[in-house]
Amino acid sequence: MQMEQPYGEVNQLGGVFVNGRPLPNAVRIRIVELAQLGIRPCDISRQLRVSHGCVSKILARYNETGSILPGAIGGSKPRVTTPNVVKSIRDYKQADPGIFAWEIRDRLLADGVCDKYNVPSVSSISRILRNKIGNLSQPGQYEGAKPSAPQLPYGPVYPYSYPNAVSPSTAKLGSPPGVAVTAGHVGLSRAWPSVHTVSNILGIRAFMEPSAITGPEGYQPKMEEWASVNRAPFPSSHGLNGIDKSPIEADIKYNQPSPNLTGYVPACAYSASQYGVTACGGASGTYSPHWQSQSAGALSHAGGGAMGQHGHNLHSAMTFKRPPHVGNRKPPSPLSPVGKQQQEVLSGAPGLSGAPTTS
DNA sequence: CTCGTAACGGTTGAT
DNA sequence: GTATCAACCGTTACG
Repeated sequence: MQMEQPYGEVNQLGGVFVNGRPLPNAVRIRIVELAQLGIRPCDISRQLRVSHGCVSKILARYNETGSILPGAIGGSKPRVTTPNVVKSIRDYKQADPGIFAWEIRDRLLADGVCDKYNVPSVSSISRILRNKIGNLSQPGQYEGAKPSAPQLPYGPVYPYSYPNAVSPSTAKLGSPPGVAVTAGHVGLSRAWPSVHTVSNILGIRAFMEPSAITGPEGYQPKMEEWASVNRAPFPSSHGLNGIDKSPIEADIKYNQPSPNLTGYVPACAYSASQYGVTACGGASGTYSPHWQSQSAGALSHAGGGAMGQHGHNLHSAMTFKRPPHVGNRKPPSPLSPVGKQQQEVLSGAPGLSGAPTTS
């Protein structure tokens, strides 16, 4: 726990990662972006130095849910036996003391108290009957138990209300973009410049974060939270994919045109820088103490600061972590049309490509 | 060579 | 305040 989660480890591809923790949001976004550009997962894996297993997983999830964000880590399950559910069970039991647990279960579904995703198991209902409703006469004192998530439909609907989320969140995560991207419509945008394209977001991020980031106290909302937050919208309300993606896709597409690509390059650059930093960091020591914030930091230099002073620093970082050894990273697929294209894309990112090729 | 997936060791957060 | 537990993480290795 004291895990300052310092440096993280290096995977077989030379990428830096923190075991047990999600990849930086920026990287996740990049994975999706690159995939959208038609770059193959294996190439994305190599370029970003993220295991193909991870790329596969992230893309699969994205295709499935439209979200690029990691799932909520830790904590207990939403807990289906909410006060409301317990109350209903009690009512059913009262109305019909001889009712079976499975019947209660059916009724919960029929009455819309629960849906198939959060309906308690028969055994749970039995337990509730036993433990909490042993004596019907006793009104449940159980009401107010769970303030949050009273009976969330799918779990995703977390009532989270970030108080001052805005600055902190943005600052801390450095990854909110993902949120914005995927769940722009949610409400999160509260502080967010609204949906905006990925690139924009990234760009924005670059600008915003620095300040925000620097400021934040230390605690971070954590990506997972965000995830949950933005996740909410997907499943239920709007069409997942359609809507979710649209923001992103649209953006990407928008960028797709070569020219645009360059435009969105900054994002790449920064993310790259982030990586570079982490990677190179080893040497420099800059590392990424907390990749999240760090990344933000990096990014801040890159984007926000226009890298002024840090420029050089960045450059060094930019080396894109091309490992010393690795002679020539497979000149990007010799031919695969895609390869070429992708290469451009990648290389498009200033900084990024530069280094690699050299080495 | 690619890519999906299980195993693995890890972190997190609610209970 | 500490332990458990169950969720997720990314990497690795296998197929």
